[in-house]
Amino acid sequence: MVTIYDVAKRAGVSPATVSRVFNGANVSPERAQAVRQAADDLSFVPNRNAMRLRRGSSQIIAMVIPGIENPFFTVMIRAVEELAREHGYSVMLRSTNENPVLERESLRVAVGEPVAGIILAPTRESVFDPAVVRQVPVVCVDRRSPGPHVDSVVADNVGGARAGVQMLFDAGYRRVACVTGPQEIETAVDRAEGWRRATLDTLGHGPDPQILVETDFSVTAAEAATYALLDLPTPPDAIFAANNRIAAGVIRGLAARGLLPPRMGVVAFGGLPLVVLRPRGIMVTHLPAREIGLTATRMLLERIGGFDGPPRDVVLPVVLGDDDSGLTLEGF
Amino acid sequence: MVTIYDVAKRAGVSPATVSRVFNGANVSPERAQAVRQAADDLSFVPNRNAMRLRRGSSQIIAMVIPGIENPFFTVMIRAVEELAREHGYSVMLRSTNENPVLERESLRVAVGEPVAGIILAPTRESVFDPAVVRQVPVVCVDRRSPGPHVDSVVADNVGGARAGVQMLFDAGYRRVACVTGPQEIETAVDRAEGWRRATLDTLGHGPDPQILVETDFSVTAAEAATYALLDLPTPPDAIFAANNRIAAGVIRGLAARGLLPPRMGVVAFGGLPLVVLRPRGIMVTHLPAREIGLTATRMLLERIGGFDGPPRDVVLPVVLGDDDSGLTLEGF
DNA sequence: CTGAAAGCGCTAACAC
DNA sequence: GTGTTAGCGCTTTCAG
Repeated sequence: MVTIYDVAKRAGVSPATVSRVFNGANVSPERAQAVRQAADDLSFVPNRNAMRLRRGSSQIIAMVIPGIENPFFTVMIRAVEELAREHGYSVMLRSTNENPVLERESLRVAVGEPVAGIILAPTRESVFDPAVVRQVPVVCVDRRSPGPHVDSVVADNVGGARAGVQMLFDAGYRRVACVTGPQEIETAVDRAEGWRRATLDTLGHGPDPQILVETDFSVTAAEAATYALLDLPTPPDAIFAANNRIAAGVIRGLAARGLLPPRMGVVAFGGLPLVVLRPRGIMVTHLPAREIGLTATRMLLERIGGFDGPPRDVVLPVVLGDDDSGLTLEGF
Repeated sequence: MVTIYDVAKRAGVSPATVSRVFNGANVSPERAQAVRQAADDLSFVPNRNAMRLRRGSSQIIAMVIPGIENPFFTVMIRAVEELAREHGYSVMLRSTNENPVLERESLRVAVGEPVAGIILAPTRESVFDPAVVRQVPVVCVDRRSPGPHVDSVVADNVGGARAGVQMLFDAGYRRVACVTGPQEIETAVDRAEGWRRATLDTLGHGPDPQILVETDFSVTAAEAATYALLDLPTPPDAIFAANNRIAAGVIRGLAARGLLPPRMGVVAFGGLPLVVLRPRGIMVTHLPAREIGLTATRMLLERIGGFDGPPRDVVLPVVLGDDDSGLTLEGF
């Protein structure tokens, strides 16, 4: 490993001078040149661990999220990465797989890094230990913190779902089913709540409990749920799919039965995953993934910068549409 | 920041003992307990920078790849992450966007980290500077290194493409077009070469140059290319799509013209991206993304472990199929 | 403008 | 088993 001492020796200067050259401090041109030359000759690259240890700050933001497979997070990661980079920060990713144990471990690792801040999509039971909250600023995304009260940035799940379901009613459908996720996940509950309200608004009474199905947010479970709904004595005439995986499953199920829109209405909450052949007529509400990432990063940078106000809850609007507008193709 | 000194003081032991407790060395049970208690009280988390600086090793593997949006890389990342974790390594991701400048920067950052090793999907012009190769083991994935000769793990692009195109001929199609990527990208060229060979094998003469189209590996360009092919005086009766994005574009184009399989044959090289409604009859060759990741990680770990043999080139077979077999739904 | 020197928090000899 | 001590490579006072 080449160190500043090696470079200093070769350039005939002191280590401090080498450090200064690499940190933009004032050094006479000739010496600076000599240092650069020596550094190149030796292929010197500054050791960031030593730098960070000495400086006590890491310029790293940890992102702890369920997984990178979900395009929603993929887009969010990109946004965070770009904005963070502009401010001189790198992003370190850790997947939790929705597993609180992995989450806990990842948070500890992040604190020990030590990272400058953490962006976290908390799992349902996430009780992040004091070591985390006490030492590093945290901003929650997508879901609010079930534990300590910290900054959070979430989509307007209730409002977005309500508006999405309303689109179906407005299009003339009368019996709108809801396929959502597990009850322990905030977003799943909120979206179902939006569905309930839209139904109440339009029909004057709450929805038939039979046409609410909770799944595990997986494609296959949603497909099965769709068949179950269609096999009901009084099947629905439209389905509200509470996230992108569910939408995929629902559409598969409907396609298998030859009941694609407009025969059945479909609203996909959060946009469809990359779709090669999207059947026409599927309505979509777009989750502001990028905005969530940008906002969270901004808030985190404020905290890192010393802002010390009370926790803030930001709720970002969901955009309605009947078309992907290339959104899900983003970056692909 | 809580340090081992704070913990040591509170537990009434020396810093070394604290360190030992956290590193599994032999410490008497009572003392160990006292240390743990003190650490908990203070929310102590070991500072990894100090640890790494002292130990001189980072237990981090850098993955420098075009982007995480492509499911091919997503799957690969997962594989690398899992195997690396088993061996006590973390993975640090950097996207290059196929941009050599970003790549160069990412590699320098990685070297300066310093990471234990690098897994790199090199961009076409990647000339990684001496600072990298000289100091850290590198394994290239997906594409061979255009610069220094290092270990590489790639898919059998020529062979896979050839076999894929052969499936089309075997199914009775006679005029198989090829939509591939830019000429500067090794995989694009190799896959076109496979197409050429299969054509030669079957027809006894090389393919009509008119039905070879180079795109920029984007969905929209591929869709446009498809229209252009269909508008030819003698349009093709089948299309070989050289990667997943291209396949998406081709299928979109064919769907718009009502020419989906079996009216037109289609082979998608590398599997389709998550498809909600995949038209039946599309043939697929599966890129061994997971295998590439695992193999590369294994090879890298060997190098990290001190293996010093000459660079190895591993070529992994491509699997044929007419069905996604859930592969593209992996983890989603 | 430049050099000497003191650590950042941790681990690993080395003594006891 | 345990404490003492000397750095890992870097930045940053503090003198000069």
